[in-house]
Amino acid sequence: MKGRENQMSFNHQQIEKKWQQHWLENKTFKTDTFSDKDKFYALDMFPYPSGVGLHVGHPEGYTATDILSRMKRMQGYEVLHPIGWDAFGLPAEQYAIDTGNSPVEFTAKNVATFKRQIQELGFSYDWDRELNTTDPNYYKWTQWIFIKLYEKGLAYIDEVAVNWCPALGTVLANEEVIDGKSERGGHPVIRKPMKQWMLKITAYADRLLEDLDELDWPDSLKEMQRNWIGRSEGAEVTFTIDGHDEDFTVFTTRPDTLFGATYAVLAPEHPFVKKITTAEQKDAVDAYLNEVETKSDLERTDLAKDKTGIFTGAYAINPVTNEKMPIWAADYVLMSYGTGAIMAVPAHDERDFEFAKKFDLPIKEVVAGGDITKEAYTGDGEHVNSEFLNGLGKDEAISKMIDWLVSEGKGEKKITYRLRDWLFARQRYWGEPIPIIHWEDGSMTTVPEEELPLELPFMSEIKPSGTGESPLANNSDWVNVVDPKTGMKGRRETNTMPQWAGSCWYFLRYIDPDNTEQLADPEALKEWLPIDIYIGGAEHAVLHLLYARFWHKFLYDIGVVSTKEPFQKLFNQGMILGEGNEKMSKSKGNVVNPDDIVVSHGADTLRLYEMFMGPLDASVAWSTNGLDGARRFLDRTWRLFIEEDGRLSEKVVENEAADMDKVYNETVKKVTEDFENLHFNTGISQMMVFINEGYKANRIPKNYVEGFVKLLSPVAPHVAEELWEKLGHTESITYAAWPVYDESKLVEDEVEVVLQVMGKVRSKISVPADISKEDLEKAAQADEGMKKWLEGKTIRKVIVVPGKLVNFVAN
RNA sequence: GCGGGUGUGGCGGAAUUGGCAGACGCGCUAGACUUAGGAUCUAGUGUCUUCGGACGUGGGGGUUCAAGUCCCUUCACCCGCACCA
Repeated sequence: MKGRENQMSFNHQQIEKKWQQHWLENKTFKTDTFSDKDKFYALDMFPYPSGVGLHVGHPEGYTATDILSRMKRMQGYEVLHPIGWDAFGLPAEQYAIDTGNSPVEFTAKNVATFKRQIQELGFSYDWDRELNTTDPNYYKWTQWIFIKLYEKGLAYIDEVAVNWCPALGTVLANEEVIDGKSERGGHPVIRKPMKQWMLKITAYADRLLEDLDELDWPDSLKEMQRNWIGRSEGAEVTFTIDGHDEDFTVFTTRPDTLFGATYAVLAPEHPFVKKITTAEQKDAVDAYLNEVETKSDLERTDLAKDKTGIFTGAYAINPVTNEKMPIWAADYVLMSYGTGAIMAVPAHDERDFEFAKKFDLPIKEVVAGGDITKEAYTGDGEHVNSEFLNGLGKDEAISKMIDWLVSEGKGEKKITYRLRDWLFARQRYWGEPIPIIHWEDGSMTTVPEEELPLELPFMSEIKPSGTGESPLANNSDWVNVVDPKTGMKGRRETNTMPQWAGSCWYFLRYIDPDNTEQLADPEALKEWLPIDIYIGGAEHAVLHLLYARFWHKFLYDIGVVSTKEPFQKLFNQGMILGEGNEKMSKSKGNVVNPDDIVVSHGADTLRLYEMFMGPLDASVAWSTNGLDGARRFLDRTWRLFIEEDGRLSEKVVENEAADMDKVYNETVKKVTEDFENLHFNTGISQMMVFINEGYKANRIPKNYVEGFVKLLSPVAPHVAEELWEKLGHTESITYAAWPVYDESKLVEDEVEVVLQVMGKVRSKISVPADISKEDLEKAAQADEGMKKWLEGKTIRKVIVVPGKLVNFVAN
């Protein structure tokens, strides 16, 4: 914006620099771990320090936690408000591969940029607790947690078909593959079996689900986690195969429909498919399996609107009817869910119905209530054609069938989860080395704890090994080890941990960042956990938050932490969109750089604007005019209190005047409550109301000015410090006592009451606040303005709401 | 398809238990001050109006003295999951 200089009432560049230096030099925001004060832990989702620097989206959540932190300090809390860097990750590795430079330098440079940008925004972090996940002193404990997981049997190696991305030379997790392409870079991904480290998060599925109930999180987010865990209750049923000695098991949530099972389906990858296929069907089945194998995930899921499958030639025996059911292989059944096999009940399952229609398989009704010639009926109803279940409803029939299966030894009650174990290995250099040694006799041990951290070796050249192993495999000095006691040779694990690892527990390390003996002092952890407020983007709704909860519960089980959950209250800030209401992106050219705003308008203005834009969880478009408006408010505030020559305005009076009593106390009340509830936009609007009133007033008591500056200080800390100094204070405003309001100043002697006829406002009168109902009604009836509305009408009823309104029902 | 959410002026958004719809900001209009104004200050700003008032919170219906708020129904958009048996 041009002309900025003309209207400036304070020099933001000068005062922001001044106070940032002051805070750093005095360590103003240093947290005393074991102070006697009540504790408040405000946590930001720490950033990945990318090469492009800070985005205007970052300061939104950071300002929110900073406001709370600053307010809580003033309210007498000991506040822990830290920041760090989630600095492992693919871009640094790609950079190293592309340029031959070290990811260490690249990362250090990016961190330096982020740190400068964050400091220029005036956040009240305790910089003595700054963390970096790539620091060996940090990842020593990430490795230590892995060893504990391994010791408890929660880390294991499995051969799984993984998403192999040839272009990145790495394996990706399911969640990192979008539409068959890598999330980063958009490269093609194919399936390839590989030995992988897995973490048994499924062992915690029930607890991860149950404990959600106690958390103060957005409902939508809790629901997302519930869906992700995907608990479903049902039964496993065993089917024998006609003419074979084998049997197979299916999972179903509707065991009550077993009488209606007319065929069975195995996932194409199911090991039995090849075993049971008859000679006549072999060619057709092989062709089908081949077709499925070459399909990408995209084709198998999204585009597979038309179901495909092939008859194996074999038959299963329905355990209740003893009838033969053809066994098909079809890719609408997933190997990764349940047992990879289903009993198909086309009459009462939409997918089975569609399949049965296409391949002309029998459809047998066992639950009354629908029209199975038209569509599958999945609702409740009376069971028919089901012998001992006839006449029962769904729930009764389910439990009776399970009883029958159990007594016949043909099945059991079973709970299945959609959640799968966590693929915890990446074929990358730039990650925490997994502290495992594979010995030549085939055994495997963890790296002894006293040897931790197992550091990443410096490598002058980082390139893919070509074998699918990480670039670490190229470093034989590091990879090959000899047991000093036995002389046995061994090879270090070349996989490293995924980027999620470091973020699973960083919030614990902030509490005791320099501890060399343990991950953190248990006494300190007890002081600070759980985290009072955790703010970040909704993109971490499932993965990061689920993984971190999993590790936290594990650490709870082994006695490291004393709470079951890490994040008591959590909030997702919305996105800041470009001016055209679209996502900001380089290609659209609508990216706003915080550095530019800090120069032109100042950090205080940016903070204020981002908080005033709308509710914290809403996604709102950036507006340059709105930004100007935020600055205008700070200018107006400044000019109200400070003369052009820099002295305090003569309007600011020392004596205990009653001027602005009501608006001041209202403002203290509303701002305090709104900030507490993260309603920053409305809190700020109340501060604007106060300033508007201030302009109308002839004088403003100095203690109200001081109170106002305190309210403003969490949002615009630099201007507030400067005003505080001008008000004659020599100490930082950081620990000045937060204002309290006087309830008695909020109530007025006279209140305005609305007079209605048939619910429409016709007049208003001013009456004493404590007027009785009867007197109020009389006063209303006597009101001049009401006469013409009540003339010639019969009053049928009068509703009197004291202090609010009188409504005449008259016609 | 399933789950969650949102619809209020030209725009971002406010509105305890149902009780004056549109706080606050942006934009816009007029005036003041000015060589000047994309600065500042003052006033105005939902729509229509015969200037009495009428209408107005995505659409339709209902409950109520009174509905943005409660109930039913419908539409649109956003987010998440997506053949999960």
